[in-house]
Amino acid sequence: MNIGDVATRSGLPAKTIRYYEDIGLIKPHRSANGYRCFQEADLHKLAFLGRARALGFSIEDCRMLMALYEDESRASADVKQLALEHLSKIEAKIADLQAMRDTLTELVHCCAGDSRPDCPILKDLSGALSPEVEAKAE
Amino acid sequence: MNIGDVATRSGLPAKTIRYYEDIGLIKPHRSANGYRCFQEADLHKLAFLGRARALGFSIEDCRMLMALYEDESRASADVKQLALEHLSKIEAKIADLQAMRDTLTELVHCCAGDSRPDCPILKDLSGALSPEVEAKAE
DNA sequence: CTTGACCTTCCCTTGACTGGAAGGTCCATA
DNA sequence: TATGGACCTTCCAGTCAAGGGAAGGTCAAG
Repeated sequence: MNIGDVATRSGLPAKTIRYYEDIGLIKPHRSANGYRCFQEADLHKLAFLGRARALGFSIEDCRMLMALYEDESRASADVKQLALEHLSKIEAKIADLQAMRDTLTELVHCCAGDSRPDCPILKDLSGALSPEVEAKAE
Repeated sequence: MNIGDVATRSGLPAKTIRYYEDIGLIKPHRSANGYRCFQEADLHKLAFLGRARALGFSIEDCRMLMALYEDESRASADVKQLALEHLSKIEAKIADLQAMRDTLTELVHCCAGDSRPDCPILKDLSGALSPEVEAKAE
């Protein structure tokens, strides 16, 4: 298979596949004309990577997950630990975003959104303590 | 004030403050020795930027928010629209992260995490349909 | 007079790609 | 056989919002 075929079948852009080769995640063979030449196993790896990335794992996590996947004497505990660490990062991000969302929602709620310049959003950003937002924060 | 003082007082690293000057968000004066020389107004701007960034606004959003803040004939509707667009991006991110979290939580739950190689997390990444995760997805 | 804390600019690195230029290859059609 | 278009290749630059560190200038205390 050429890169276009694996791109279609894996759902990953050709650019991304080349990048993954660049950083050593996959090692496709080359045809006589210099084109990359992918086996089914390469496609399988790419699909694996695509799913891991879609779950938010970093490239380095993916590298370790692939290594574990290919290590038949692995301990599932190692995989689970990777996943748990990743999970806690995700939960921290969610909490951060939710805090932003809550503050923003409240500020937006307080803003008239009309043609007048007076704006509690800007007032808050400029350092003024907004009574409504403060109250909600308690 | 020198950059160290505003860094301390604004809570932003000196590197970040120089960067903000670089991209035109602030324009501190210079002393005879070439040192940046910050007024209270610069400090106020930096604090504004710090708070806007903490709410997740992009640098370009911050630039617009600052412009609106300094425009006494602004319409609060413009500020509100910026905030609402940002809010919807945040909500989309939260939803993405929650979906990842839910899948990961389920996978982690299914994994024994012991010394054996068998692992539902890797099984899922490799493309197998996991009955438990599939069931939860319904 | 020296030490150490501060300041300056400059360039490189991050993560995970994406875009684009310049050029080679392959295949079908005229 | 020519040619056009769809592929493929490598390489370089850019994204976002800084952070790291080198090389060198400045300032104040002891």
